[in-house]
Amino acid sequence: MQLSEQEILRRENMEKLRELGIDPFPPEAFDVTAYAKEIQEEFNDEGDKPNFQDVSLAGRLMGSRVMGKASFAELQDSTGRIQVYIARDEICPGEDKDMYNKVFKKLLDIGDYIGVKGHVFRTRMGEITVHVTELKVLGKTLSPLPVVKRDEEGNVYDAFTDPEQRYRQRYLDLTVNPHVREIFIKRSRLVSAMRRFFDDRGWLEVETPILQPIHGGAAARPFKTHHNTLDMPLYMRIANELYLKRLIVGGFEGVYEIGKMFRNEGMDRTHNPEFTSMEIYVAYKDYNWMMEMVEKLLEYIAIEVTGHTKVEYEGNLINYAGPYRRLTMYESIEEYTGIDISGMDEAELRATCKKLHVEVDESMGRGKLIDEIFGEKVEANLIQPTYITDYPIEMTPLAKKHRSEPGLVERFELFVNGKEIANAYTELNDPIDQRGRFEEQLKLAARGDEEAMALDDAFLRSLEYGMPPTSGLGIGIDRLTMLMTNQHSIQEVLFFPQMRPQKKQEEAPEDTAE
RNA sequence: GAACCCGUAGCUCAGUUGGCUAGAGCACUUGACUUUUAAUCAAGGGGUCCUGGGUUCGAGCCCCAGCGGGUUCACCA
Repeated sequence: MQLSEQEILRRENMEKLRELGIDPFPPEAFDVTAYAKEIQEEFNDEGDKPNFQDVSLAGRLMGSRVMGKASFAELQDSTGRIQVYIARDEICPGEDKDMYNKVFKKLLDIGDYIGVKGHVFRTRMGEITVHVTELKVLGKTLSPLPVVKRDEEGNVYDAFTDPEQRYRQRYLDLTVNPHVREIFIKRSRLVSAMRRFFDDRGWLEVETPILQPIHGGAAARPFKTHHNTLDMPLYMRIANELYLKRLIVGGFEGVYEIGKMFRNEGMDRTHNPEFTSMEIYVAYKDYNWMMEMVEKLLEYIAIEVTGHTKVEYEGNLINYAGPYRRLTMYESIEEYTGIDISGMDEAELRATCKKLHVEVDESMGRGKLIDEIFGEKVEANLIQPTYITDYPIEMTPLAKKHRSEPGLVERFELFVNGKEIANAYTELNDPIDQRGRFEEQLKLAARGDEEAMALDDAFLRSLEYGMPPTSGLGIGIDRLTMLMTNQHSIQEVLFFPQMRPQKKQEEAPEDTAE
């Protein structure tokens, strides 16, 4: 590998540290007693007894301003940055001035881990600063970090913004871009808030198979793999619904799973091949109950993550406090197109699609046609949280028939900012009806619908042993995180979004010297 | 999968109709400076202009192909 000038220099600095008897990668622990953010927020220099008079901090050296025998430097720990003041005669009280003249001034580079001990004070310029009396090298960096500078007005210079580099070397992104770090902290808070909400209600977090013999529970193209010992194909799960329902059959009253799903489809601003979903099933409930539960859940999450029930997204202030507006699928289409499609058969729907300039093809059944109209004409208008309820039966083979409306099922989807973020049913627990629905899906598949669902005999068998009336819900965690953090790309809420493999370094052709 | 845009120093970017030895700031090196803060001042090093072809007296710039990235669309959550 060809080393850059700066990489060579850093390796030389590492060796020079060793020559001075300093281990550039010391094994022993360093005792941390204070953090940058804590000091910035809590330091009080008024009165006779300022606090933080004996502190020990560790982190990366992120910049230094050397002024001869005294210097200021930036220390960045897991909580933020703080200035440190290093005077030669303070860290080198004796005759030996190597620690300042050589180690600090020459051999330390931006990014190196150091530990400092000292006391906190405020400089003439008013900056809260750690006055260092002891300096210790905790770890050398051999590659130069991107250097991002900010001035007093907060203007950023030389920002590290190239998406490819940021995603491929996320550790650098996290090191130099504090706002990126914030997004992932919020993501973690979101997931833990959700977990807490469910746990507090006594529902059980479970894990179900990722490798499945039949990819059921949703309509999507799967990743296929192979198990050697069993010599059989296995699929990475596209959904976990059919397994979670088996646990409800087994007697758990509420089960939920937060985990990765895998879909072998396109990648773009809102799709990654693997993504995180939360699915929950609660016995003896229906979709009306579930709508109220989701309102409480999202309001709770919004407060836990952002501190408010109203959260800005793409210039819209989204209000997560319930109750949310509810529209049936038919009502929503009538509202945004002026056309009542509730009584239409397939041929009339097809004509309506044409009139509305909605593109359709021959494989589409009645449900799919309605879904196309909805997707084209309604979806983008649903900015504030809105429930769309009561979907055509053809689109939803796992939901129970509507209690009063023939041809519909008890299903809702929640839309925020024109995007679906949750999907829920009163679950179908009649095994005979369920088998019939699967058979309808097989017919759609035969007609050319690639998204039609596969029939799962093991799941049907479990229903025959009796599943209590149940409501189920799925929420896309990545998309919810995007909403709660005002991010517009799924890649910004995934630590390591899927990328093309990096171009390999080509082998140098074997030149024959002349 | 399709269209459009982009690729110049470690980072962020200039680079004129195609014309001298390819530039700036930061980073880096050397020196000065004991309360600075995008520290400052002085001097200096650093480039396969993504790769491979082509046009031309001459290509960072024009043409073709490839690689990588971004954006939009389609599919999906």
